Amino acid sequence: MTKRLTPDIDDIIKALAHPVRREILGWLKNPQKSFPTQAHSFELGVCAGKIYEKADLSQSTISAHLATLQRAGLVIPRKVGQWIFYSRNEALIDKFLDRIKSDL
Amino acid sequence: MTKRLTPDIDDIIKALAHPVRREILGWLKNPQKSFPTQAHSFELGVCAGKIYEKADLSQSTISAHLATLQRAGLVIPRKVGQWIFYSRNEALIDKFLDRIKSDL
DNA sequence: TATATATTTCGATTTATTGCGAAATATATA
DNA sequence: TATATATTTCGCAATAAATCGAAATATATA
Repeated sequence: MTKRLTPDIDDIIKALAHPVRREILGWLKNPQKSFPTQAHSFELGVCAGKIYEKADLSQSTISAHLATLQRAGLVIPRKVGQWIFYSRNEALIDKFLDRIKSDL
Repeated sequence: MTKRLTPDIDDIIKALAHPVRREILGWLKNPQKSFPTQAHSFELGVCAGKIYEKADLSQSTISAHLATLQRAGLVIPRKVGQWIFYSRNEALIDKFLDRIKSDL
């Protein structure tokens, strides 16, 4: 049985087809290293503000990229108070890697 | 040492970020099954004409998709007389899969 | 309640991608 | 050489994606 992907592979590949979005995913692999100035715990991920501080793009542009990653299922948002923390969806990423390896 | 990719991963992912191009790569996995009407041997691959016969898009559109796949290095064109045969570049595809698995 | 902080949404502009038909190129054959 | 076949390139229109600043929303705190 082939692993189902929800959302589908097309959304995922399209989301990955932009260097900034891949870079964000890379940062989220190692939050404490990539975001040494975040005051919050890294339990829930990294908050959007820290991500756009680090990226050389406007707040609204990064917000749109994060929304694309989220729609693809690649990141998981968790809202705590006024912050939204983002973390990688490792389960989906693993499924995607298995899937592309057998499909491509 | 990380495997180098020429051309780079950005070109490859962008090329994969279109369903028609992924479909073509899929067809090329199994040429004799996907293109039962090709008169030529499959040694060198599948000729462009057979590909756009199978796809529901114009000749020039498929030509552009094949050019994108070729720029990304995912397919190898071989010209024989008036035909151009396309086959998968398995070596690059394997390198790409290794690379995305360790990078993503 | 007013103000500050965090983030998204909106509206507009720019740039990139997709797609088509027609013309051009290259090769083969009558 | 003329004609047929295979494929690409060109020019253009349509759609999608990226980007920004400003406005809106949501939460927290004085």
